[in-house]
Amino acid sequence: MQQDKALKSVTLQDIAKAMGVSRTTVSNAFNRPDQISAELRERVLAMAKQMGYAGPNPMGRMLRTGKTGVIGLVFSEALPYAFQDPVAIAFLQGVSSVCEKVKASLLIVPTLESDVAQMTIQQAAVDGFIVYSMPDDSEAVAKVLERKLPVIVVDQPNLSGVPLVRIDDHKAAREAALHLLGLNHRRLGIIAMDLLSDSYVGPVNSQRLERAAFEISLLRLRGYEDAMREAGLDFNKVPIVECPPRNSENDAFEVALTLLKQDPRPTGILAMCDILAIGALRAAEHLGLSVPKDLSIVGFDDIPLASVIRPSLTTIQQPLIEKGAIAAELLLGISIADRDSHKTATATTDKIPDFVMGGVFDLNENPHKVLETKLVVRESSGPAPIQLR
Amino acid sequence: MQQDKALKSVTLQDIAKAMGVSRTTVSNAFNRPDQISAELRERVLAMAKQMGYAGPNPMGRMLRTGKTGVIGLVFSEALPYAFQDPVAIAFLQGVSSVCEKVKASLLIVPTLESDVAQMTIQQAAVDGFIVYSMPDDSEAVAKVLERKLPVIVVDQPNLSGVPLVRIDDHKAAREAALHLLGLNHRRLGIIAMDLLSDSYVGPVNSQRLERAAFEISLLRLRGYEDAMREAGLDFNKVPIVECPPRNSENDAFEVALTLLKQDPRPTGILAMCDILAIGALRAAEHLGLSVPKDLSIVGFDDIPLASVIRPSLTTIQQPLIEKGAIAAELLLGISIADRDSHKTATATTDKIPDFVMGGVFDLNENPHKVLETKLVVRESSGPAPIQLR
DNA sequence: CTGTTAGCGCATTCAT
DNA sequence: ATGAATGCGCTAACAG
Repeated sequence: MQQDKALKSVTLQDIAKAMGVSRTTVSNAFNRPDQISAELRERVLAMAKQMGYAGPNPMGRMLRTGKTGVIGLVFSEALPYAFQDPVAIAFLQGVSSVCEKVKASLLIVPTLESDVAQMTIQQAAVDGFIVYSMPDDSEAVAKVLERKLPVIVVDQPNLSGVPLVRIDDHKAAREAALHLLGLNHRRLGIIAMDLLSDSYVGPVNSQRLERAAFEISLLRLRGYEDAMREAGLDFNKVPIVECPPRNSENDAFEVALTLLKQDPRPTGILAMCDILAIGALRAAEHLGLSVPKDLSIVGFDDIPLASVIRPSLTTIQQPLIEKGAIAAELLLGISIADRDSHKTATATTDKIPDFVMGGVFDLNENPHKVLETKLVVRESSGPAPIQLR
Repeated sequence: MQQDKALKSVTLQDIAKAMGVSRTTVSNAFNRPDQISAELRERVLAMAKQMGYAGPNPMGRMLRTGKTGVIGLVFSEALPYAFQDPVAIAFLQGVSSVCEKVKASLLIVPTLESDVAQMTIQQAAVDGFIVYSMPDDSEAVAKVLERKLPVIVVDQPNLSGVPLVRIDDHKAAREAALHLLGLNHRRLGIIAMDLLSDSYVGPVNSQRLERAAFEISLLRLRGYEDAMREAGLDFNKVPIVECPPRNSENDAFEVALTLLKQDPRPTGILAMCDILAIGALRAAEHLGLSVPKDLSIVGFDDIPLASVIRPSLTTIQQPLIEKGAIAAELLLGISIADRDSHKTATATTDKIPDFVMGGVFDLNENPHKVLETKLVVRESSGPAPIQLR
């Protein structure tokens, strides 16, 4: 008889009524074992099971408590691409490790720009958002901001008043370029990540640079530029081709080919991420060029694959996983130092910790977290060919 | 003045009051543009913005509508590992592509067994769950079932009445073994995935087999066994070592070494997943064995890396991405055929589609979806060494 | 087109 | 230790 009732969903109320106790008592049986006699609790739980009660409804609870125990994650790319991107994946590892630690769930919000559909952001029942590497003009980011929830941005965009976790892209890129320059390379080519979110593939002109919506790409480019200018190179003569890394390595391959078919051919390629660098590696192989004898290639990110492929990739290492972990920790208001002490203190509780609290989460203190990078020299870079200069 | 109010969060009510209209009107301004005059709507929206209204509170909405627009995903492994596992990642790609299509969000629920913490499952505000490859005795799965929401299981466990998306593991494994047997290999070794969730690494004995909680591992093992028995081999003499693939390739490497140091050395290794196979590849390399001349290796899954490494891996290909997509589509009650027509019909709506409806989601129709696999022969397998038999 | 009414299911005072 | 009352913020009927 109560079976059909189950279909229409049993509530706290129902089981309270069936037992002749109050809702509070039933609620306590589930949420506050110490506030109710063990015997009664047992009976309540038994009745609940018998009636097919699914447990306290999360939506009711969330509405009541105002907390969700969920952090929202917003990616710039289409989701399937994001899950193909080793950099994003590493970031996710970091985020998820922290989530797991504090028993928070992770809501991955699909957010196709241009669509009417950042509705998903408005609808997301979360305690805060992590925005991962979005363009400056993203509507999705605007929607996130409208939610007036705690927000952490990773990489970009740099919004005033919003904490940012990043690296010093300018400095890191400069270091990459200096590495090649120090090896006497004088003819360099650049494979850039997207400057705009229009999936354009091809040479970069000054208009694109001015309109650039991805600050990271711009910063890295400026880093390359500064190093080259310091070395006395005419940056205007340095070929720059743009290629969104998400389009798999094929585009990168093609783009690198165009670069390598120029006359005179570059002896060094600076790629703004490892995926692009790997595309260049394949292009070199395709053209019968030896790396690093004929051509040096420097990537960026140090994804796992970078150290595995042959020749292994010289690249800028950035702490990808840590980036995710720190973003999550900032959002959750957990200082790394406090973590362990807090953990044990919280461990006994069987409720979701109040991790997202206005108070704990202080926007003013340390709004930017800049992580360290370092150049990792591997096989893909070497001295410039002598006969060429 | 209303600024401080914002901190205590503005509600529909507040803005209705401030404008002297009803809550419904405000609600309509946000959710039903057609039910309200454009002019009034503009004014409402303007007032909302001015008062710092963050938009309709998702928790209130969810409680009211009973829908969340979210599908929950439960992994067996610790999250950071899951995001390292190419098989899980591919699965995620499939799931997320469908989510994106229907504008559903994806809630990744951390679910450490043994902890008091499948609380996260009870708290998850979702319309349904996808359970990805969990052990038979998982408490997390029990909690999911308690929620009485639509559930799709992928791979395992096989629960009566719960739709399952899987492959024919037994048949596929048998095919892998037959491949080696057909190449005249007679001394085979097996590297098995986990049979129990105790992170055990080492030889498999019969007790472990009996207690096995991962049905997939067992099915694959039986597939190997049947093939070998058909070929007249004494399966009891076939060495089997177990190694959870999530512990990176290092464990797999070690485990493969022990297998290869046996006397007489196996000429063929069957690995239950590509990660393990790659560990074996490294072990062979380490021992100076040539693959496939001295040793043949067959993997399982056909992860992207399998076709990239050298020697490329002979393996069983299973449609990993499709698996995720189909699981999501089943959960969302979207038949693949209907998808496109539905899409356009739904496109005009600006609400989340009622995708998770009891009616659409029919448990009885096609509860098991078995996807096709195929053996992909690459470089890692070849004829058994002649001198050895 | 607009307003009124009525809960959705829950956790939390504050009494007892 | 238990219960009664209150509203979290919203949307869906329905009535005007």
